[in-house]
Amino acid sequence: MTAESDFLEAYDPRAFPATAVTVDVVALTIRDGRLHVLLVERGEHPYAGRNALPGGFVRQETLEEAAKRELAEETGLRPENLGRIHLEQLATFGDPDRDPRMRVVSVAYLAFAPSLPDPRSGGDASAAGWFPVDDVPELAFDHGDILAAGLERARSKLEYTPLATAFVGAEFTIAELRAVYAAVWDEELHAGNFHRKVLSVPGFVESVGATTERGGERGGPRARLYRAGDARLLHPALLRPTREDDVR
Amino acid sequence: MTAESDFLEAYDPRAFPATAVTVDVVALTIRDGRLHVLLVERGEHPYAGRNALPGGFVRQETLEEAAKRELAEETGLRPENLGRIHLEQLATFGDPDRDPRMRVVSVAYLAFAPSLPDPRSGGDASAAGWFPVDDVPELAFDHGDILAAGLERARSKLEYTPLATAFVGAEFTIAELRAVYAAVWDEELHAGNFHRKVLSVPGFVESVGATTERGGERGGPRARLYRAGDARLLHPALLRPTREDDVR
DNA sequence: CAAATAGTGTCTCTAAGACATTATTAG
DNA sequence: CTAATAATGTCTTAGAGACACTATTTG
Repeated sequence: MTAESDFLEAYDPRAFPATAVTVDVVALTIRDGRLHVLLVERGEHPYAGRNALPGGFVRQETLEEAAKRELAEETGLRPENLGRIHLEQLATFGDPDRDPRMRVVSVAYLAFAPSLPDPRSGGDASAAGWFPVDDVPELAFDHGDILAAGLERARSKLEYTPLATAFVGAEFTIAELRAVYAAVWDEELHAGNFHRKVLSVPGFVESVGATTERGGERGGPRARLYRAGDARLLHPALLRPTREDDVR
Repeated sequence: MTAESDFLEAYDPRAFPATAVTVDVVALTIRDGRLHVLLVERGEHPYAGRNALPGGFVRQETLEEAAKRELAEETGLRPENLGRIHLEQLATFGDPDRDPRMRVVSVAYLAFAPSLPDPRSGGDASAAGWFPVDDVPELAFDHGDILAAGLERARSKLEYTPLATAFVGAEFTIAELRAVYAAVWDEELHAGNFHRKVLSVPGFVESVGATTERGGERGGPRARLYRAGDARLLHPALLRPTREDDVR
């Protein structure tokens, strides 16, 4: 069977049952040194009362525009203020029975955001909130699988891209960047080695030429400020400490 | 708008135009030392006569099953013989105007296969064939973008996974493995260093304990035979020679 | 003052890559 | 025999990580 004949069959609405296409967003941020994910509470069946990833039906728009729109609606941000948020396609989930009502194919997106206010304040997100990723309740549909895929992607992306900078403000200290890695990888990192390594990767960060106004809360010198550099990939990469078990 | 209300709107067939979901497969193999991709020729409009990636409508099956089915139909292989072929989801392409007839969201898959016979012999693939990836005609729809994404994924995956073994037979020599890397990366690799490196990565390959029957066609000793090891990730990775331009 | 932290220095070990060398085969 | 190639050895350099140390700041 060729792609062409398949398309022709698709023109007959009875040839195949209706398929819905949705986007779901795994939006990650860091609060109080812990990695959090944005969840909404479902009001209606199925899975009424369960938490779920924000998402919805795709309209006359690109898939990425749909993801941006859903993210803006749930965070209360205006779409034009999503500029500093990193958004990338994650994977597509389409098992025939993942939604009990009908065939729903969901294109999942992954977002990295700097610390954002609680979403309850604005918009129609009646019951949305940030949850620590290691303390997430059971999710609706296969959203647990989608979240797991998003977390693995995020952990991996910090290794070879400068996307850790998407979790902090426009100007940041090396220690703040280290806290991002520590939260996403759930690993403590050696401060001195991390510092030297970040500065040695071309284009990862560039100096602002200023320091923080004050030292640390419990003492210590003022830290130099940096902004994101122009590298899109890290060479050499910042590899996470390898657990040999992960390899096999 | 919540996911729930979106779903309810989806129940009204006039609320949104119909959306078709297809799979397209970027199937790669190596023939005569060059990387090839499987293409079919379209018989009907639009893009009649153009080459395209094999693909088709998703039925009552998982997305991966749909990709396997399409791949089996076009290669002439029985689905149960697809065992040694690596198949993974690549990305989803859903721009509203990517198909002029209707909204079509396509989930692309990436396949790595050992050298296969020409597909013309069996099945209904009237005009399917393997094309060198650096000499591909203009493709239908956005299949050129999909192919580019597949090639980039393939090049990257050879670095940190043992998937190069999916391109060769069950037993292979280090030189055959090196030819895979050379074809996919389009780079000549130093034979001696490559040899030592492959053997030094735990679980990449394991010795069969035998050698080839004959030496090379133009002389040289018999080569030891290996099979794929049990590693799922390569530590350390085999990084491709970095072009600094790729980084920015 | 003590405690904490930014940033740097030093050392060891692993790995990448350039290159040489030996052994084995085809023709 | 010569040419080709599998497999190994050697050397240099880059980078990861353990650890020590200095300087600066808070309270």
